[in-house]
Amino acid sequence: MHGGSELELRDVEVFLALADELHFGRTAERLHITQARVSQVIRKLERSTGATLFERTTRTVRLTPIGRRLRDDLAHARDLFQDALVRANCSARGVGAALRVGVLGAMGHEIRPLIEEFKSRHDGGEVQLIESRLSDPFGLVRADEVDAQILWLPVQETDLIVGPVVMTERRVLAVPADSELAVLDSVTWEQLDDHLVADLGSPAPPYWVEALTPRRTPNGRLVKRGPTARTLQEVLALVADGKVVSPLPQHSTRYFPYPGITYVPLRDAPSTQWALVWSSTTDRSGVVRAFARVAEELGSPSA
Amino acid sequence: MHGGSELELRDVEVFLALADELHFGRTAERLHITQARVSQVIRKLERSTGATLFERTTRTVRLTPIGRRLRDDLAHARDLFQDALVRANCSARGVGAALRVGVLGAMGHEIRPLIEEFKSRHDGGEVQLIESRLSDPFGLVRADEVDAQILWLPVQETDLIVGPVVMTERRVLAVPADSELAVLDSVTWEQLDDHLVADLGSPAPPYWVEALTPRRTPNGRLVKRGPTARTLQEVLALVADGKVVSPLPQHSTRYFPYPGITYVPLRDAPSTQWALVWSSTTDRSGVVRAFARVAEELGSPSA
DNA sequence: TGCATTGATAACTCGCGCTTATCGAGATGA
DNA sequence: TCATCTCGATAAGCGCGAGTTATCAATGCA
Repeated sequence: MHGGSELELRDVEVFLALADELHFGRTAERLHITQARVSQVIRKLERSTGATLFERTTRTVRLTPIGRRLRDDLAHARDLFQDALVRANCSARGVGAALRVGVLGAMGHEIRPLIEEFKSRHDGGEVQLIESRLSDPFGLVRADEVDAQILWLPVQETDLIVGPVVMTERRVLAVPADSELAVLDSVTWEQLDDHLVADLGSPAPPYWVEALTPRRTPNGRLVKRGPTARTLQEVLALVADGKVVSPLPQHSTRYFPYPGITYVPLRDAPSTQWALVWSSTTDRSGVVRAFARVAEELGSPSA
Repeated sequence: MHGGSELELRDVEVFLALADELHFGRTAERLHITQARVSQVIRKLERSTGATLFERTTRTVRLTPIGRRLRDDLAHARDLFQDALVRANCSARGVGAALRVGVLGAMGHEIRPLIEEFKSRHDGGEVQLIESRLSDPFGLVRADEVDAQILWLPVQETDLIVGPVVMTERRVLAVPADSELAVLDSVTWEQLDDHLVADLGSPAPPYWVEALTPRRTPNGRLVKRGPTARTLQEVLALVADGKVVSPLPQHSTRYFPYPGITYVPLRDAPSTQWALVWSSTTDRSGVVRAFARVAEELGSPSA
């Protein structure tokens, strides 16, 4: 017998996240709360069910059979819950209420399976793709001109929520067709020596730009930045014009077979992860999360 | 775009209650919150879905089609949600974890259909009936010796939650077999004149005792109280002994065919409603609410 | 036209959700 | 076996949002 603190959805989210991560610290990080809070919520849940849901030592966290069952049950209930809200939202906004998703370049084509799946699951759900500028990757979400945005990671903005990864792919280097690099089977960062890469201009934050085009080569040599390009088309124009070379996600090769451009695999570049990102203050978090959930279930195809 | 106040289960309960009552004031009363709060929660929900869920004037509240659909969806999700917790609770506590329900007299037999339905819906759910004293109707719940208690209404205790009505029935008057009242087809309160009724003793609160045995007749004459009886058996013994007469719920006639007692229908008594009641600070509100939900769906048979 | 009822809204307050700070238990390695 | 690191539990305190009180405007009814 004690104060009747009711269980809330927020608590369930914590439980489900922990059941997924099996790690208090990472769970906390993922939900943008503290590890202490995760601990408290789980304790509360175990109190109210009367069951031990996780076997935990300081080194391992494991679901008990009851915990596993509860995870399945609650995940299902939670899904229905969100679906109900999404349905209301869709019927309310009608046809003109497409989910507005910001994309860079051709990503809109790449995530077509995701969009199709979302539309088939949520009757009446529409998705509108809006291209955003490389130079201002967070502008559209922040201005509420899109409900969500697909961006390469990392994204470290306190006002943005980073959702599931929707695609993972290797990188290529776009080089002028007449460059000496164009004839190679593959290149390394080191070979960017003496070549300029396009600058994306503000307000794109440096850490984000450098995730695609590092400031230094593995050996520590500075990569020189050249003229500014605000969109992918501008980047491609500069490359075709022989002004710069530019690391790009691999899928670009399929969509932009520019005459003057050759794409060469970047051998030593880690693969690029594209994630769905949205504002923590969005009005339509229900629909956005539903979209995110579909993405999560589909997994992230490696293109 | 605004502060991302997430939707919580508490809010859904308010919505579902309002969808049921279609009246802000009554909804507030039922949930033990203020009418203002109901208004705020509904506004929040309508904001976050973007839909008008209720058509309302100051005189009428009506569900919109979207609201109706949302009610069905959310009610279903909410049920799954609670079921998940109940299941965890049942597996955790195992066989020795019966839901302990306090009853007065033979109510335990009367609600057998309810108990069967509960057991069939919640695998492993057991119900243990515990008889409580008429003289201390709230004692067992407060001492956490039962998880819930079945009592006649009204129950006005700030620390207790009044759940669904499980039965509605007429009243009879138990009279000694040799009383002049025993030969009548029915009696009225007025005819209690010159007869004593049993006193239930403390700590039973007067308002609750008087719901069964009013202090005054409709014409305003005082009903005299006689010797104290703490349990139903004691009441019956006093009646059989010719000491008192006693208004009782009708089902008593089926279970206590005492040789010395005759039951006469009470013509002008309003029917008695039996409701499930539990402590607002119970540890097992999940299971209790699940039981309450089954009761709600079965409705209250008029015996 | 007053009177009663009902839902909406503004302003305030206090409990609880969440934080920061710290601890003890294991694991790892020299 | 001692120093160090990681990880989860816990205590104490803070701040915001859930819920309150007070009041208003609209509507129905005599």
